[in-house]
Amino acid sequence: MHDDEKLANTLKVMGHPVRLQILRILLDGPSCATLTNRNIDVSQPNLSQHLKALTEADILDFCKVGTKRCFYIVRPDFVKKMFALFDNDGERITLKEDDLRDKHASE
Amino acid sequence: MHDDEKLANTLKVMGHPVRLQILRILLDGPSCATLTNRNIDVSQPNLSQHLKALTEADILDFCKVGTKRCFYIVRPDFVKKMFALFDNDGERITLKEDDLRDKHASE
DNA sequence: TTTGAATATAAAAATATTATTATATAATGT
DNA sequence: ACATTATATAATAATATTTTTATATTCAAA
Repeated sequence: MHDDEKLANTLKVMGHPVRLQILRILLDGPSCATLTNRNIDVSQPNLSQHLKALTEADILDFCKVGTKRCFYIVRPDFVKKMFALFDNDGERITLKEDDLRDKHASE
Repeated sequence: MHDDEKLANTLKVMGHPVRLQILRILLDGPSCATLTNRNIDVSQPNLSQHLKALTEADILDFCKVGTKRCFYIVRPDFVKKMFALFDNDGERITLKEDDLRDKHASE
């Protein structure tokens, strides 16, 4: 059984340039919000909202360290592989009408 | 150099339950819109719009066969691996304050 | 050359996401 | 207690996505 709702949500939440940037930063290891914010050009509240979205989607988690919140990727392997998948996204197919003649006949 | 804009867009377009369903169907091989529609509970125009979104994001392409349009996944390996990644999404990490003591000291 | 099937497109309505602004909270050091 | 730092939250405004409804296009077959 597939839970495509959840999968769709994960993809949707990852599918935002700022959130990808956050993930790339956190791939180097945990970091607090302020530190992350130094490397990303968004407002503090907006970063906080993106971190919340990623956390609610179960992509990030955090733990409190004094007044800071230290965010980290919950399944780093998963995120790493996701990026890797895009860096090398495989063979490309192009079909023409002729390639489908058999299939067409059967439908 | 990363093109996170494009990556984000691909993820965003894939991140919709109906579009994932379309992809799962097309993983079995090319199919025309009508045929696809029989397995998905959305209106014809809406399906057409989803197919357009996937095509514009360079995830699908199609070729005309008579009055039909036969859609197919442009990089099936990529899509296959994407689903596989979610089916087995790897080790899960949980950090506590103590785990970060060193890191914290250096920041 | 009209009809029907397969599909797209346009416009509108409904809904969701994103960014901004202003304010609040919580922990730490003084 | 008070100020400061790090952060969240709430409310709004701006924008984008999604679905619906109605109509148009295109090709093939009768």
